[in-house]
Amino acid sequence: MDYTDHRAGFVFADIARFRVRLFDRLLAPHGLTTSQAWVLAHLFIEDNLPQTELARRMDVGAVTIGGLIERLEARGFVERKVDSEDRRVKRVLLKEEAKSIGRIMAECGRTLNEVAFSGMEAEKAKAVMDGLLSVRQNLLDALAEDTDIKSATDILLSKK
Amino acid sequence: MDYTDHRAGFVFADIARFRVRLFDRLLAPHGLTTSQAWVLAHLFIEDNLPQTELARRMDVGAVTIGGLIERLEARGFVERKVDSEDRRVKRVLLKEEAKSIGRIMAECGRTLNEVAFSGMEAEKAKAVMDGLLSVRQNLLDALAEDTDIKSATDILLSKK
DNA sequence: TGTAATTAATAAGCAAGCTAATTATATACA
DNA sequence: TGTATATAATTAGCTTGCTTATTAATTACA
Repeated sequence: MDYTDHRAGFVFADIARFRVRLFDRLLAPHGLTTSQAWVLAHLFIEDNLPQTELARRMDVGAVTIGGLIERLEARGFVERKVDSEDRRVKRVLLKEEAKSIGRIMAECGRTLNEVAFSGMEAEKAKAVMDGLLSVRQNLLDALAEDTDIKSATDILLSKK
Repeated sequence: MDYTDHRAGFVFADIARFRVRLFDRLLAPHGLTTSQAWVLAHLFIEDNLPQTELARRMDVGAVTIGGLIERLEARGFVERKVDSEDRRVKRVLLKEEAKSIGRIMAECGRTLNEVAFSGMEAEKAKAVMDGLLSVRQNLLDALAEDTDIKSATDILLSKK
Protein backbone atom coordinates (compact mmCIF):
# COMPACT_ATOMS: atom_id res chain seq x y z
CA MET A 1 0.00 0.00 0.00
CA ASP A 2 1.08 3.51 -0.63
CA TYR A 3 1.54 5.08 2.76
CA THR A 4 0.56 8.47 1.43
CA ASP A 5 -2.82 6.93 0.64
CA HIS A 6 -5.11 9.42 2.30
CA ARG A 7 -8.02 6.99 2.27
CA ALA A 8 -6.80 5.35 5.46
CA GLY A 9 -7.68 8.67 7.02
CA PHE A 10 -11.36 8.08 6.68
CA VAL A 11 -12.12 4.40 6.05
CA PHE A 12 -11.38 3.35 9.60
CA ALA A 13 -13.28 6.23 11.17
CA ASP A 14 -16.18 5.86 8.74
CA ILE A 15 -16.56 2.13 9.21
CA ALA A 16 -16.55 2.54 12.96
CA ARG A 17 -19.17 5.31 12.82
CA PHE A 18 -21.40 3.50 10.34
CA ARG A 19 -21.26 0.30 12.33
CA VAL A 20 -22.23 2.11 15.50
CA ARG A 21 -25.06 3.91 13.73
CA LEU A 22 -26.50 0.63 12.47
CA PHE A 23 -25.94 -1.28 15.67
CA ASP A 24 -27.43 1.51 17.76
CA ARG A 25 -30.57 1.34 15.64
CA LEU A 26 -30.80 -2.39 16.14
CA LEU A 27 -30.32 -2.11 19.87
CA ALA A 28 -32.42 0.98 20.49
CA PRO A 29 -35.67 -1.00 20.88
CA HIS A 30 -34.00 -2.86 23.72
CA GLY A 31 -32.84 0.30 25.49
CA LEU A 32 -29.18 -0.32 24.81
CA THR A 33 -26.37 1.41 22.93
CA THR A 34 -23.46 -0.24 21.14
CA SER A 35 -20.94 0.50 23.88
CA GLN A 36 -23.30 -0.55 26.63
CA ALA A 37 -23.93 -3.83 24.80
CA TRP A 38 -20.22 -4.35 24.57
CA VAL A 39 -19.92 -4.03 28.35
CA LEU A 40 -22.62 -6.67 28.75
CA ALA A 41 -20.80 -8.90 26.27
CA HIS A 42 -17.75 -8.82 28.51
CA LEU A 43 -19.85 -9.61 31.54
CA PHE A 44 -21.35 -12.60 29.76
CA ILE A 45 -17.81 -13.93 29.37
CA GLU A 46 -17.09 -13.24 33.02
CA ASP A 47 -19.47 -11.70 35.49
CA ASN A 48 -18.78 -9.84 38.70
CA LEU A 49 -15.75 -7.94 37.43
CA PRO A 50 -14.33 -4.78 38.99
CA GLN A 51 -14.85 -1.67 36.87
CA THR A 52 -11.13 -1.30 36.33
CA GLU A 53 -10.85 -4.82 35.00
CA LEU A 54 -13.68 -4.16 32.55
CA ALA A 55 -11.95 -0.98 31.46
CA ARG A 56 -8.71 -2.86 30.94
CA ARG A 57 -10.38 -5.56 28.85
CA MET A 58 -12.16 -2.98 26.72
CA ASP A 59 -9.10 -0.74 26.30
CA VAL A 60 -11.08 2.15 27.66
CA GLY A 61 -10.50 4.63 30.44
CA ALA A 62 -11.81 4.21 33.96
CA VAL A 63 -13.98 7.29 33.55
CA THR A 64 -15.61 6.03 30.37
CA ILE A 65 -16.43 2.69 31.97
CA GLY A 66 -17.88 4.47 34.97
CA GLY A 67 -20.31 6.37 32.78
CA LEU A 68 -21.34 3.31 30.81
CA ILE A 69 -21.99 1.31 33.93
CA GLU A 70 -23.86 4.15 35.55
CA ARG A 71 -26.28 4.21 32.63
CA LEU A 72 -26.52 0.42 32.51
CA GLU A 73 -27.34 0.46 36.20
CA ALA A 74 -29.94 3.19 35.75
CA ARG A 75 -31.62 1.04 33.10
CA GLY A 76 -31.55 -2.00 35.35
CA PHE A 77 -29.16 -4.18 33.35
CA VAL A 78 -26.44 -4.39 35.99
CA GLU A 79 -25.80 -3.51 39.58
CA ARG A 80 -22.66 -2.41 41.40
CA LYS A 81 -21.50 -3.89 44.67
CA VAL A 82 -18.58 -2.74 46.74
CA ASP A 83 -16.02 -5.50 47.08
CA SER A 84 -15.93 -6.85 50.60
CA GLU A 85 -12.17 -7.29 50.63
CA ASP A 86 -11.19 -4.02 48.97
CA ARG A 87 -13.63 -1.24 49.56
CA ARG A 88 -12.19 0.89 46.75
CA VAL A 89 -13.40 -1.71 44.24
CA LYS A 90 -16.89 -1.86 42.79
CA ARG A 91 -17.84 -5.12 41.13
CA VAL A 92 -20.36 -5.14 38.31
CA LEU A 93 -23.04 -7.83 38.26
CA LEU A 94 -25.45 -8.77 35.50
CA LYS A 95 -29.11 -8.62 36.43
CA GLU A 96 -31.80 -10.91 35.04
CA GLU A 97 -32.96 -8.19 32.68
CA ALA A 98 -29.62 -8.28 30.87
CA LYS A 99 -29.30 -12.02 30.58
CA SER A 100 -32.14 -12.39 28.12
CA ILE A 101 -30.56 -9.88 25.76
CA GLY A 102 -27.40 -11.84 25.09
CA ARG A 103 -28.91 -13.87 22.29
CA ILE A 104 -30.34 -10.79 20.59
CA MET A 105 -27.00 -9.01 20.75
CA ALA A 106 -25.22 -11.97 19.19
CA GLU A 107 -27.82 -12.16 16.44
CA CYS A 108 -27.51 -8.44 15.67
CA GLY A 109 -23.75 -8.70 15.60
CA ARG A 110 -23.86 -11.60 13.20
CA THR A 111 -26.28 -9.78 10.92
CA LEU A 112 -24.14 -6.69 10.94
CA ASN A 113 -21.11 -8.77 9.95
CA GLU A 114 -23.05 -10.23 7.06
CA VAL A 115 -23.97 -6.77 5.86
CA ALA A 116 -20.43 -5.44 6.29
CA PHE A 117 -18.77 -8.27 4.40
CA SER A 118 -21.51 -8.93 1.88
CA GLY A 119 -20.20 -9.63 -1.59
CA MET A 120 -16.80 -10.57 -0.26
CA GLU A 121 -15.42 -14.08 -0.51
CA ALA A 122 -14.96 -15.81 2.81
CA GLU A 123 -11.28 -16.24 2.11
CA LYS A 124 -10.80 -12.54 1.50
CA ALA A 125 -12.91 -11.55 4.49
CA LYS A 126 -10.73 -13.75 6.63
CA ALA A 127 -7.59 -12.10 5.26
CA VAL A 128 -9.00 -8.63 5.89
CA MET A 129 -9.97 -9.55 9.41
CA ASP A 130 -6.54 -10.96 9.99
CA GLY A 131 -4.90 -7.80 8.68
CA LEU A 132 -7.10 -5.65 10.88
CA LEU A 133 -6.10 -7.52 13.99
CA SER A 134 -2.45 -6.77 13.33
CA VAL A 135 -3.20 -3.14 12.50
CA ARG A 136 -4.99 -2.91 15.82
CA GLN A 137 -2.02 -4.43 17.62
CA ASN A 138 0.42 -2.11 15.86
CA LEU A 139 -1.52 0.94 16.97
CA LEU A 140 -1.89 -0.42 20.48
CA ASP A 141 1.85 -0.95 20.66
CA ALA A 142 2.50 2.56 19.42
CA LEU A 143 0.21 3.91 22.11
CA ALA A 144 1.82 1.75 24.79
CA GLU A 145 5.35 2.73 23.88
CA ASP A 146 4.76 6.00 25.60
CA THR A 147 1.68 7.63 27.00
CA ASP A 148 3.36 11.00 27.06
CA ILE A 149 2.34 13.33 24.26
CA LYS A 150 5.74 14.64 23.29
CA SER A 151 7.25 11.19 23.31
CA ALA A 152 4.44 9.73 21.24
CA THR A 153 5.12 12.42 18.68
CA ASP A 154 8.75 11.48 18.73
CA ILE A 155 8.03 7.81 18.26
CA LEU A 156 5.90 8.47 15.24
CA LEU A 157 7.88 11.21 13.59
CA SER A 158 11.26 9.71 14.32
CA LYS A 159 10.47 6.94 11.86
CA LYS A 160 10.28 9.46 9.06
CA MET B 1 -14.91 -15.38 7.75
CA ASP B 2 -17.21 -16.71 10.36
CA TYR B 3 -19.95 -14.15 10.73
CA THR B 4 -20.38 -15.01 14.37
CA ASP B 5 -16.81 -13.82 14.83
CA HIS B 6 -17.24 -11.39 17.68
CA ARG B 7 -13.91 -9.74 16.98
CA ALA B 8 -15.45 -7.53 14.32
CA GLY B 9 -17.29 -5.97 17.22
CA PHE B 10 -14.21 -4.30 18.55
CA VAL B 11 -11.45 -4.22 15.90
CA PHE B 12 -13.10 -1.49 13.88
CA ALA B 13 -13.99 0.64 16.87
CA ASP B 14 -10.59 0.08 18.47
CA ILE B 15 -8.61 0.93 15.36
CA ALA B 16 -10.61 4.11 14.88
CA ARG B 17 -10.11 5.13 18.51
CA PHE B 18 -6.42 4.30 18.57
CA ARG B 19 -5.79 6.15 15.31
CA VAL B 20 -7.53 9.24 16.63
CA ARG B 21 -5.64 9.08 19.89
CA LEU B 22 -2.31 8.98 18.06
CA PHE B 23 -3.22 11.54 15.45
CA ASP B 24 -4.60 13.91 18.07
CA ARG B 25 -1.29 13.75 19.88
CA LEU B 26 0.59 14.54 16.69
CA LEU B 27 -1.68 17.45 15.87
CA ALA B 28 -2.06 18.88 19.37
CA PRO B 29 1.10 21.02 19.13
CA HIS B 30 -0.49 22.70 16.12
CA GLY B 31 -3.78 23.38 17.89
CA LEU B 32 -5.76 20.94 15.77
CA THR B 33 -7.75 17.76 16.34
CA THR B 34 -8.12 14.83 13.96
CA SER B 35 -11.59 15.80 12.79
CA GLN B 36 -10.70 19.44 12.40
CA ALA B 37 -7.69 18.45 10.30
CA TRP B 38 -9.97 16.36 8.15
CA VAL B 39 -12.13 19.39 7.46
CA LEU B 40 -9.05 21.33 6.40
CA ALA B 41 -8.02 18.43 4.17
CA HIS B 42 -11.32 18.73 2.33
CA LEU B 43 -10.85 22.48 1.98
CA PHE B 44 -7.40 21.94 0.53
CA ILE B 45 -9.05 19.88 -2.19
CA GLU B 46 -11.66 22.55 -2.75
CA ASP B 47 -11.92 25.79 -0.84
CA ASN B 48 -14.93 28.04 -0.27
CA LEU B 49 -17.46 25.23 0.19
CA PRO B 50 -20.84 25.59 1.90
CA GLN B 51 -21.03 23.85 5.26
CA THR B 52 -23.62 21.43 3.96
CA GLU B 53 -21.39 20.38 1.09
CA LEU B 54 -18.55 19.74 3.50
CA ALA B 55 -20.88 17.68 5.66
CA ARG B 56 -21.98 15.68 2.64
CA ARG B 57 -18.41 14.97 1.55
CA MET B 58 -17.43 13.90 5.06
CA ASP B 59 -20.54 11.79 5.63
CA VAL B 60 -21.26 13.77 8.75
CA GLY B 61 -24.28 15.67 10.02
CA ALA B 62 -24.83 19.38 9.52
CA VAL B 63 -24.63 19.92 13.26
CA THR B 64 -21.30 18.15 13.61
CA ILE B 65 -19.78 20.20 10.79
CA GLY B 66 -21.12 23.35 12.36
CA GLY B 67 -19.29 22.63 15.60
CA LEU B 68 -16.04 21.70 13.88
CA ILE B 69 -16.04 24.87 11.80
CA GLU B 70 -16.94 27.00 14.77
CA ARG B 71 -13.86 25.75 16.58
CA LEU B 72 -11.68 26.06 13.48
CA GLU B 73 -12.87 29.61 13.10
CA ALA B 74 -12.21 30.41 16.76
CA ARG B 75 -8.64 29.18 16.28
CA GLY B 76 -8.21 31.27 13.16
CA PHE B 77 -7.85 28.47 10.61
CA VAL B 78 -10.93 29.31 8.57
CA GLU B 79 -13.57 31.99 8.25
CA ARG B 80 -17.23 31.82 7.30
CA LYS B 81 -18.88 34.11 4.80
CA VAL B 82 -22.54 34.26 3.98
CA ASP B 83 -23.13 33.41 0.34
CA SER B 84 -24.16 36.48 -1.60
CA GLU B 85 -26.65 34.59 -3.76
CA ASP B 86 -28.25 32.46 -1.06
CA ARG B 87 -28.17 33.99 2.36
CA ARG B 88 -28.96 30.71 4.08
CA VAL B 89 -25.57 29.39 2.95
CA LYS B 90 -22.32 29.98 4.76
CA ARG B 91 -19.18 29.26 2.80
CA VAL B 92 -16.01 28.20 4.58
CA LEU B 93 -12.70 29.72 3.54
CA LEU B 94 -9.18 28.69 4.48
CA LYS B 95 -7.07 31.37 6.10
CA GLU B 96 -3.32 31.75 5.71
CA GLU B 97 -2.76 30.16 9.11
CA ALA B 98 -4.22 26.88 7.85
CA LYS B 99 -2.41 26.73 4.55
CA SER B 100 0.99 26.14 6.13
CA ILE B 101 -0.30 23.13 8.03
CA GLY B 102 -1.20 21.03 5.02
CA ARG B 103 2.26 19.58 4.62
CA ILE B 104 2.47 18.68 8.30
CA MET B 105 -0.90 16.93 8.22
CA ALA B 106 0.12 14.87 5.20
CA GLU B 107 3.36 13.91 6.89
CA CYS B 108 1.59 12.84 10.09
CA GLY B 109 -0.92 10.83 8.10
CA ARG B 110 1.81 9.04 6.21
CA THR B 111 3.67 8.26 9.41
CA LEU B 112 0.54 6.94 11.04
CA ASN B 113 -0.06 4.65 8.06
CA GLU B 114 3.43 3.30 8.36
CA VAL B 115 2.87 2.52 12.02
CA ALA B 116 -0.53 0.95 11.39
CA PHE B 117 0.65 -1.33 8.61
CA SER B 118 4.12 -2.01 9.90
CA GLY B 119 5.22 -5.59 9.46
CA MET B 120 2.64 -6.17 6.75
CA GLU B 121 3.60 -6.85 3.17
CA ALA B 122 2.60 -4.14 0.74
CA GLU B 123 0.52 -6.63 -1.21
CA LYS B 124 -1.45 -7.66 1.84
CA ALA B 125 -1.88 -4.07 3.03
CA LYS B 126 -3.30 -3.22 -0.37
CA ALA B 127 -5.74 -6.12 -0.14
CA VAL B 128 -6.83 -5.11 3.35
CA MET B 129 -7.34 -1.53 2.24
CA ASP B 130 -9.34 -2.73 -0.73
CA GLY B 131 -11.52 -4.89 1.49
CA LEU B 132 -12.10 -2.03 3.88
CA LEU B 133 -13.31 0.22 1.13
CA SER B 134 -15.98 -2.26 0.19
CA VAL B 135 -16.95 -2.85 3.81
CA ARG B 136 -17.36 0.91 4.12
CA GLN B 137 -19.54 1.00 1.03
CA ASN B 138 -21.64 -1.92 2.23
CA LEU B 139 -22.38 -0.18 5.49
CA LEU B 140 -23.06 3.10 3.75
CA ASP B 141 -25.54 1.34 1.47
CA ALA B 142 -27.25 -0.29 4.44
CA LEU B 143 -27.60 3.10 6.07
CA ALA B 144 -28.89 4.68 2.89
CA GLU B 145 -31.49 2.00 2.22
CA ASP B 146 -33.58 3.51 4.91
CA THR B 147 -32.93 6.16 7.45
CA ASP B 148 -35.88 5.10 9.51
CA ILE B 149 -35.07 3.06 12.58
CA LYS B 150 -37.64 0.36 12.26
CA SER B 151 -36.87 -0.14 8.60
CA ALA B 152 -33.17 -0.32 9.21
CA THR B 153 -33.86 -3.06 11.71
CA ASP B 154 -35.95 -4.84 9.15
CA ILE B 155 -33.28 -4.60 6.50
CA LEU B 156 -30.72 -6.13 8.77
CA LEU B 157 -32.77 -8.75 10.52
CA SER B 158 -34.71 -9.81 7.46
CA LYS B 159 -31.55 -11.31 6.05
CA LYS B 160 -31.41 -13.77 8.90
C1' DT C 1 3.91 1.94 63.55
C1' DG C 2 3.47 5.71 60.49
C1' DT C 3 4.25 8.08 56.33
C1' DA C 4 4.58 7.72 51.29
C1' DA C 5 3.20 5.84 47.09
C1' DT C 6 -0.31 3.35 44.53
C1' DT C 7 -4.82 2.21 43.12
C1' DA C 8 -10.21 2.44 42.24
C1' DA C 9 -13.57 5.27 41.41
C1' DT C 10 -15.55 9.82 40.59
C1' DA C 11 -15.88 14.81 39.25
C1' DA C 12 -15.25 18.46 35.96
C1' DG C 13 -14.69 19.87 31.47
C1' DC C 14 -13.77 19.42 26.37
C1' DA C 15 -14.45 17.37 21.49
C1' DA C 16 -17.15 14.82 18.45
C1' DG C 17 -21.33 12.51 16.72
C1' DC C 18 -26.09 11.88 16.81
C1' DT C 19 -31.20 13.23 16.91
C1' DA C 20 -35.00 16.39 17.14
C1' DA C 21 -36.67 20.98 17.03
C1' DT C 22 -36.17 25.94 15.53
C1' DT C 23 -35.18 29.90 12.49
C1' DA C 24 -34.39 32.11 8.30
C1' DT C 25 -34.32 32.03 3.55
C1' DA C 26 -35.49 30.15 -1.08
C1' DT C 27 -38.19 27.63 -4.20
C1' DA C 28 -42.45 25.53 -6.05
C1' DC C 29 -46.82 25.92 -7.53
C1' DA C 30 -51.96 26.79 -7.20
C1' DT D 1 -49.35 36.81 -5.69
C1' DG D 2 -49.43 33.96 -1.80
C1' DT D 3 -49.10 29.80 0.59
C1' DA D 4 -46.74 25.43 1.19
C1' DT D 5 -42.53 22.96 0.89
C1' DA D 6 -37.69 22.45 1.11
C1' DT D 7 -33.13 23.71 2.53
C1' DA D 8 -28.99 25.76 5.46
C1' DA D 9 -27.64 26.57 9.65
C1' DT D 10 -28.20 26.70 14.65
C1' DT D 11 -29.82 25.35 19.37
C1' DA D 12 -30.53 22.00 22.86
C1' DG D 13 -29.59 17.75 24.73
C1' DC D 14 -27.80 12.95 24.73
C1' DT D 15 -23.75 9.29 24.64
C1' DT D 16 -19.06 8.20 24.15
C1' DG D 17 -14.31 9.07 24.86
C1' DC D 18 -10.43 11.75 26.43
C1' DT D 19 -7.59 14.41 30.03
C1' DT D 20 -6.68 16.23 34.49
C1' DA D 21 -7.69 16.50 39.30
C1' DT D 22 -9.80 14.72 43.58
C1' DT D 23 -11.19 11.37 47.17
C1' DA D 24 -10.98 7.18 49.59
C1' DA D 25 -8.76 3.06 50.57
C1' DT D 26 -4.87 -0.05 50.30
C1' DT D 27 -0.06 -1.38 50.08
C1' DA D 28 4.93 -0.55 50.62
C1' DC D 29 8.57 0.43 53.38
C1' DA D 30 11.55 3.24 56.57
